[in-house]
Amino acid sequence: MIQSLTHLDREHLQEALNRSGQKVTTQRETVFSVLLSERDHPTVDEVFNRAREAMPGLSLATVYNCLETFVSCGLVRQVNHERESTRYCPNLAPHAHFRDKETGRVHDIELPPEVIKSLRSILPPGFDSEVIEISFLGRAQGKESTSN
Amino acid sequence: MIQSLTHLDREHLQEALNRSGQKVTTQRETVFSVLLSERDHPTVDEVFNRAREAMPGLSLATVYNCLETFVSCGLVRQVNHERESTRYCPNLAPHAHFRDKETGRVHDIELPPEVIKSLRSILPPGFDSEVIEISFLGRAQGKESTSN
DNA sequence: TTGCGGATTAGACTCATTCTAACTGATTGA
DNA sequence: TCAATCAGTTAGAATGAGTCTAATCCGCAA
Ligand SMILES: [Mn+2]
Ligand SMILES: [Mn+2]
Ligand SMILES: [Zn+2]
Ligand SMILES: [Zn+2]
Repeated sequence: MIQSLTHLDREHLQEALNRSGQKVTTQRETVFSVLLSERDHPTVDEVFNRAREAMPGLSLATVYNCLETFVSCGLVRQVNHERESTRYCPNLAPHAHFRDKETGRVHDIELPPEVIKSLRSILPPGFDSEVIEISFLGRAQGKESTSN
Repeated sequence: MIQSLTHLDREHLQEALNRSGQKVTTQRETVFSVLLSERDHPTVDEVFNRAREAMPGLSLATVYNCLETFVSCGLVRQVNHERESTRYCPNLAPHAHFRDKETGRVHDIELPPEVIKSLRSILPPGFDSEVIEISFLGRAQGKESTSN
């Protein structure tokens, strides 16, 4: 079930879109609310199928467009694992991803600042990095996905 | 220029292939020597083009097959960055990858055991990880690629 | 020699993603 | 009120890395 956006989330969306000169549309609200409703790192197709329940006429192209828009205004991160379909994550806190081999589920792993520092410290002089991506592959026992 | 395999590298190849019940072929030797000649994380197409110089009849399908074989016997790692073409790396030491935004070049970054430990330590109880992938995106000044 | 089984090969196919070009609908301002 | 404008949406075509298929090839052992 897709919840509609809370007042705060709607403001967050509006603020980020306005900041990059883009408009709030019902499609964008719907797609964004899908991402917030179940924080399980859905693929484009999963987002599409969930969003269609609330908005039957929505097209796949628009889902691609919305997600690309959100990424470009920093509302959402793309998550890639090997060459599988790209997944989307609305968690803006620094975090790593843990991919469960059995279930395929992707979990957020909080990334403390000191670990980030320790990672930056392995870069030789002359290397300057803006983005660090960390992903674990393994098994997670009996964890349920974090719903919103 | 593709160098042919040293005695040691040929043994390494043979040993790994035999261990998983597969045969040494001239195609596999050629593809493997391409990977060792220039350790710049080439894509399949780059491997194909380099290997064809030494072996003109070689097919793209075989390059895919060889690389898959090497990955499955642990001779080589796949390296993915977002949704770009997969790259291949024969460096078996634990290391992260640094992707230069300007040049697209991929550099190996040594990964000290204590950093690996610090990463594992952020996993909540119940999460058990076999593989950790770390990739940096940024700029590297005036570094040449590591040739062999 | 001959037969077997793994390896190689060309080309067809898949499918996530990108591109294109037509359409929609809100906004503006004459 | 009406028409122009223009970002956004849409269906469907195109792209391209990777996979699959089915026909040879070839080294080895009986
Ligand atoms: Mn990634
Ligand atoms: Mn990767
Ligand atoms: Zn996440
Ligand atoms: Zn590497």
